[in-house]
Amino acid sequence: MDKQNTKHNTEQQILEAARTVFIRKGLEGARMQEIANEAGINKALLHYYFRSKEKLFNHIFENALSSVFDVINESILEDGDVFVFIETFVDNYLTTLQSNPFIPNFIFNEINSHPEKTGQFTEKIKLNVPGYKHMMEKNIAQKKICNIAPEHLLIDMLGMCVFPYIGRPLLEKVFFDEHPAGIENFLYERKQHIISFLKKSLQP
Amino acid sequence: MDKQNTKHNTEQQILEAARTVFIRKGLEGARMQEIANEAGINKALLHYYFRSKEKLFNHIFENALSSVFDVINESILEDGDVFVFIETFVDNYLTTLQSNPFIPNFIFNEINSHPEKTGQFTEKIKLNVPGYKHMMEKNIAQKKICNIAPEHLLIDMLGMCVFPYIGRPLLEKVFFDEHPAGIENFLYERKQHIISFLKKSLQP
DNA sequence: GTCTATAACCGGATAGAC
DNA sequence: GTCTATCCGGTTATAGAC
Repeated sequence: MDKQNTKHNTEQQILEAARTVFIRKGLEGARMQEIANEAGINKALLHYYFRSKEKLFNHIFENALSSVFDVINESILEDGDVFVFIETFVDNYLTTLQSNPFIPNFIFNEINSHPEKTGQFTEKIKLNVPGYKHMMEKNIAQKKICNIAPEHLLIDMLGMCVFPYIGRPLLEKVFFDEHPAGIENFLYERKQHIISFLKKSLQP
Repeated sequence: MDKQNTKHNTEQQILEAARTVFIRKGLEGARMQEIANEAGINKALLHYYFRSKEKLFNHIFENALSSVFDVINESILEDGDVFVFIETFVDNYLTTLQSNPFIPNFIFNEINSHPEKTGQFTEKIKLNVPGYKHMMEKNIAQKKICNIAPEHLLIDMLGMCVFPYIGRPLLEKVFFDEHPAGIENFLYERKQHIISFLKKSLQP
């Protein structure tokens, strides 16, 4: 039991360390040494727990991928109001992004620079499309919102949420170079902005 | 003159090859060998023309960075109509993205995974902020559009344009898995969608 | 399970012939 | 200018002691 606890702890420490390093540097940019340092252990132990760099990476990546879809899926209510969906999603997702600002870039970079590996992760790419479309169709039929392709709305929403985080260094330089604190306020405002922006453009 | 032509040609070939490889794989993911193959030459020649991998990379990166801001800046008309700005920008930028779909991810990944190098490129990060803000303020004062922070609108617009490209593999898998051709149509529709979506949300 | 030491490999960079 | 051959450093991965 001592052994199991130790094992469990070390494994967990490795995963956390790997997470921070991989998410920040990507598969190619990350160094096993850096992960070992971050976890307070040595390189050899990384290989003892996870055979290779790539295997370790896959754990982190799969997990990051699932978590995104979880946030979306949890916000979908098949028979619910679109506005409730938008509010809960934007609220939850932007909160997640505040504490994990680099995950989107991590995911996008990996899927774009190693497209051949996408097939390996298909089972983690699970959006409740029927539920989402059903909700949209119902709201449109009820004239709660205007007629819009569900795909477009989701992409709009995701794009508006994610962009300030993946483009943050540019955003800072362009708009907040002499008020470095300004960006915090901008990001804070964003939640309300996105919600009211979407509401307005969805008017019937 | 023969020599100069040759030189110019080879240099150009290298830059083109480097562009395709770096944009797709990033600084760390790219291999000098792959660039050489792509250019139809050998590794040594790459170093002859550009001392190092990093120097070669910087050429490509600076160029990609400038080109984005050029498209935005060229669309800004200090005394013009916001809707004209939106239409010309979205039209031009989405057209650019069609032929260069990986540039956004390339830029975002680099600025996020090598933040320390951002200072090196500050002079390429040049948005005509005064002109843009002036245009916005004027349009708001004239009640052409509702009161909105200029920063938010720009981010909204960029996010909506860029997201389908950086997230394309996921988008394909989620929505167009059994209609692979569907995504082309979706991307085509997007131009009009974004424009009308923005117009509606900007109503006074 | 955890460590140190080292093997094996890969990739950027250089030397030197042509 | 362009090539082939090679060096050299860094990084993943393994061997083997504890």
